[in-house]
Amino acid sequence: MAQRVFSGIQPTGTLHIGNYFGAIRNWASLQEDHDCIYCIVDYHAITTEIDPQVLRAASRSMALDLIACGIDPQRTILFTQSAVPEHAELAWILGCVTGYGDLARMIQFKDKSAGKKFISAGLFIYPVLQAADILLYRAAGVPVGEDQVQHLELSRRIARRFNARFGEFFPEPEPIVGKGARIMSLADPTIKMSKSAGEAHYIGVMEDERSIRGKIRSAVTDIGLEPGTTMSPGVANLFEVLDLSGELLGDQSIAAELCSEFQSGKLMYSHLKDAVFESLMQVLRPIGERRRELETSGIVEDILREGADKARVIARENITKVREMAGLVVG
RNA sequence: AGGCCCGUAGCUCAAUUGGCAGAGCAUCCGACUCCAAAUCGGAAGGUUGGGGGUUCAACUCCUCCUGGGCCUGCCA
Repeated sequence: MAQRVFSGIQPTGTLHIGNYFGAIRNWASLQEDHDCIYCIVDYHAITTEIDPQVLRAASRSMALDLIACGIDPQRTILFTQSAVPEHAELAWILGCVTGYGDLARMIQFKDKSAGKKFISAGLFIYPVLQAADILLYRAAGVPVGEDQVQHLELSRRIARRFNARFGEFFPEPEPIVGKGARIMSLADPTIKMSKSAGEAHYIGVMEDERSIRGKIRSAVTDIGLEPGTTMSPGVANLFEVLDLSGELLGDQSIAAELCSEFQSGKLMYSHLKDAVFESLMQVLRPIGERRRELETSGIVEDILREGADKARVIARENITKVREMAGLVVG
């Protein structure tokens, strides 16, 4: 049997190209030779305040985006986290073998809670739920970005502690490091692309062309460099997008050409931006089309229901074993 | 369970004795620029947490609600 892989993404409403190149594209290719379980993590989404109607719409929308981006429900289990409440139960149990100090050390918690008026206990416990997500399926591998490495390490630690206390059950999940694409914000190339930084910082996978063109045009570059100098972060980021798009399209000649222009100091950034736009749109257009077809076909609900059914079978089996081991009532 | 403090633009905060709700940063548009940045010019942004009351007039005073912070107490 193929190695089982688990990963989750928060329902943020829409994917941006950082999500796509950094994670989802890898999710899609892992389907070739792995047994994949991908989850829209709505329990995670409520760690910070979010309107219930917005959340529900965002979860559905994320499912559409993922399928449009190549997640194949025929081969892969795709579902919404809260449809399998065993995630929450396991999180509780694992929370009891997790050190307070371990959680207090999590960088993401420190970042996300800094300056917040209300910090939920859920936000603090977030990494435990994440561990539960993975361990509930006894996944062997987890595709992660750099920023999630610390959380995965905690998951391994939690698995180890559970095993030591109750008996060997959970495999320690291994990180699967993708191509390492880390797309930066257009407006501030020193930070990772994200929606929360603001409109000008990201490009939505489903965004309309005019808007994308505008954002690429106003992307930060630099004040003009001497030939042979290393690229500024903004320019390097644009090249990254161009490279990745070219790779998917099977044509990297434009990237190579512009790169040599850069080296000789002749590159016009407006040309680079035009090229980035054209290549990127070639990647995004078919995705958008697929997404529109899916939307009208109205089969997402069925896909998610079937996915949840399949996930639940595995989850129930494992949680039953965990209950047994922990001395809890087995119903 | 009791006590104290707080809530004003996306963020940080102003607003005299109760007298026209403002600034900085962020945002958006324009100029400049190969494109951006920086700079300059302009614009938008508000049920002052919510309801009720006093008053000619309430961000300001009273009252209830809600949310947040802190202190004390109790406890499966």
